[in-house]
Amino acid sequence: MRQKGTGLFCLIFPKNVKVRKKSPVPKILILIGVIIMNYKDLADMIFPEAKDISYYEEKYPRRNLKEGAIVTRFAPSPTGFVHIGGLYQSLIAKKLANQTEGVFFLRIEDTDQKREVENGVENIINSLKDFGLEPDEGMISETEEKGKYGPYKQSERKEIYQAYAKYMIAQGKAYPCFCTPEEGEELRKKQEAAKVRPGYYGVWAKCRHLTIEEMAEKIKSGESYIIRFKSPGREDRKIKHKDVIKGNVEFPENDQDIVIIKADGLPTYHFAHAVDDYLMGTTLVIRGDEWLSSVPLHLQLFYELGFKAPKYAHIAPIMKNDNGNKRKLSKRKDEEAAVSYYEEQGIPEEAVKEYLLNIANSTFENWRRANPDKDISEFQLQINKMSVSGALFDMVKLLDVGKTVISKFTAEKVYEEALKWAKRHDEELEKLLENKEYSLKVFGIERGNKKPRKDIAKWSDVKDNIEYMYDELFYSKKQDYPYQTINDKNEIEKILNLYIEKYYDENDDKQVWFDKIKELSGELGYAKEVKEFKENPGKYTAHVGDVSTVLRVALTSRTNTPDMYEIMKILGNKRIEERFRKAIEC
RNA sequence: GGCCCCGUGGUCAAGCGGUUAAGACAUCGCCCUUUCACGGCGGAGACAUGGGUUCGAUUCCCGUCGGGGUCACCA
Repeated sequence: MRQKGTGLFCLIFPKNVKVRKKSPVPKILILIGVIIMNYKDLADMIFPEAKDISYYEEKYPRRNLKEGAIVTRFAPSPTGFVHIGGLYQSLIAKKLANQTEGVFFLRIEDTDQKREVENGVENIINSLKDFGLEPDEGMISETEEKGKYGPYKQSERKEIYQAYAKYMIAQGKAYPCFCTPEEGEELRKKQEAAKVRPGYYGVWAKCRHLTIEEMAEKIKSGESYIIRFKSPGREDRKIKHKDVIKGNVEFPENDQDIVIIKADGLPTYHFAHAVDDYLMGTTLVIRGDEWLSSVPLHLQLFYELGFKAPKYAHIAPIMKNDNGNKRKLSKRKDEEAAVSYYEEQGIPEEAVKEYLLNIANSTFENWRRANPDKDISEFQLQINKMSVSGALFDMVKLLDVGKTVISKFTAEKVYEEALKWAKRHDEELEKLLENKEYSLKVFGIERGNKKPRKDIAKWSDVKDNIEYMYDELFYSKKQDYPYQTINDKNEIEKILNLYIEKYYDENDDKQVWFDKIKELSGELGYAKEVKEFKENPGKYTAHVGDVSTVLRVALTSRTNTPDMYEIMKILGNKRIEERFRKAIEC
C-alpha cells in the first residue's frame, strides 16, 4: 500500500462524529475534542475508497443447494507445473462435489506476484482438462472465467479484501503496523536470544499498542505500513477441532497478529482464504495437511470476521522414499511430481486417477473388482475414510493399474490413444500407425476376450510391443534370431521350409493349425507332446514347443509374443514366407 | 527447539479390546494340451519399543524411539 496518509482532513473534521454503539471509544471523549478519532475514522483513513461489506454480502448471496451438497475447490498458485498432489486434491474435490450435487470450483491464488510464472494459469487449467477434472466454476482460461462468485483470481479481488480489512479495522480487530521487515527480523532474533516463542504477538506486537492518534499521525506523515489482524487469542488456552480426515485435534489458540494485507495491498493467504471461501460459499476446504497447524488461526479469522467457518479436510501428501527417509514428492527433484510426466510417459489418465483413488480409499479396490466395467464416476468416495498418513508413491502399482486399464480398452480405443500419444511424442510410432485397418488387427490380438492380455502399461510401451508386426521396422533393423533349444542352422531351415511348403494354410482354424505343428514335429523326429518328451528322457532332442519357438523366432525375432496363430493370420502367407526366407539367409 | 500429526508385511492398506491379523501390488513355487502375458492354486513376509489399564491388548493411557508438518509482508 505504501500510500501517503490522507487523514489530515479527517483528523480535523471527522466525517463521523457520531460513533456507532459498538465503538470502543467512549462518546464522552469525542465530545471533548474533535481531534479524537475512533476505529472507524482510522479505517476510513486507510481505505477511503473501499465499499461497505454489505455490498458484497448482497452481491454474493448464499448458495441455494440441496442439503448435504458440498462446495469445494482447488486453489493453486500459478507458480509452475501442477503437482501430482494438486491433481489428487482436485480429483477428491471434484468427486465429492459431484457425488453430492455440489460445486467444484477453481480459484487462482496469485497474491504473491514474485513467485508467479508465465502461463501459470493456463497450465493449471490444461492439466485439469487432461485428467477430465474441469471445474464447474472458476477460471477457464488465462483471462476468462465462469460462475457468479467471481472474480476467481485473487489479484482481481483486491478491493474485496480491502473492504473486509477496512471492516476489521473499524471493528478494532485489525490495525496498521509500521514495523519494517528489518524490524521484524530483529524482533525474531531478540526472541530467539530470549528463548521465547517467535512472532508478532502480545507485548512483542509493538504497533498493536499504538493509540489511534499515533497510528493516524504515522500514516499522515507518510510512513508505510501493512495491516495486521489483532488476535484475541491466548496461547495458554486450547482449541479443539474436528478435521474431516484427521479427526479430533487440539491446538493452542492462535495469538499471532498475522499480516492480513501486505505492503502491495494484496492479502496474505490466510485472509484471502477466509474472505474468499466465505463469499464463494465453500462448505469443505480440502487441502494438504501442511495447513493443519493453521487451523486455529483460520477458525479465529472466520469467527472475528463474523463468518461461519467451513469444514476442513486435511489430506496427507504423497511421499517418496529418499534413501530410507520419507519426503514429499518434490517439484524439483522428482519428475513424477509433475502431472505432465504422466502424459509424457503415456500413462492413461484413467490409470492415474484409479491409482490415486486407490490411495484415497482402500474400498476402491474392492469396488473395482466387483464392478470391472463401471466408470470411476460411479464410485462413492468417502472422505472420512481417507488415510491420515502420507502414502509412498508406487510407480510399479501405477503401471499395474495402467495395464489393467488398457487391457479393457477396445482395439479401436487403444489405437486412438496410442496415435494421440505418438503424435505428441513419437514420430516413428505415428508413422507405423498410419495404416489404421492393419493396426487395428494388431491391437486386436488377444483383446476383447475374458482374459485379455496385459502387456501395455503406458503408450510409450506400444512401439516395442508391436514393432515386429510392421515390415518397415522389422526389416530396417538388423535382427538377431535368439533360437533356443533347436539352434542348428540346417535343422531350422528344414523346419521352416517344411512348415511353409507342407503344413501352413491360412484357412486352418486354430486347432488344425496347432495339430499341424505337432505333425511337423513328429515328421522331423521331435516329440509331438511335451508330456511325452518329459516322460521319455533321452528319446527326443526337442519337442513341439521347441519347434514352435523356431517358428516364432524366425517370424518375429522374439521368443515371447502373443498368440502365434493370430500373428500368422495377420501377417499372411506371403509375409510369413518372406520372413522365413530372411531368417534362413541370416 | 516449541507446537501439532503419524507409526500393521518391501509398498498401499483392512481390522480399533478376545481374529488362524483380510485384501491388492511386488516377490517365490506349481498349474494353465508351445513362449510370454492373462488366469488359477499355494509359499514366504507385519502390529516400532518400554511401561501401565484389563481376565485379555495391534486396538485404550503414558513415556521412548522413528517419520512428517509448522513456526514469513510464500502459498
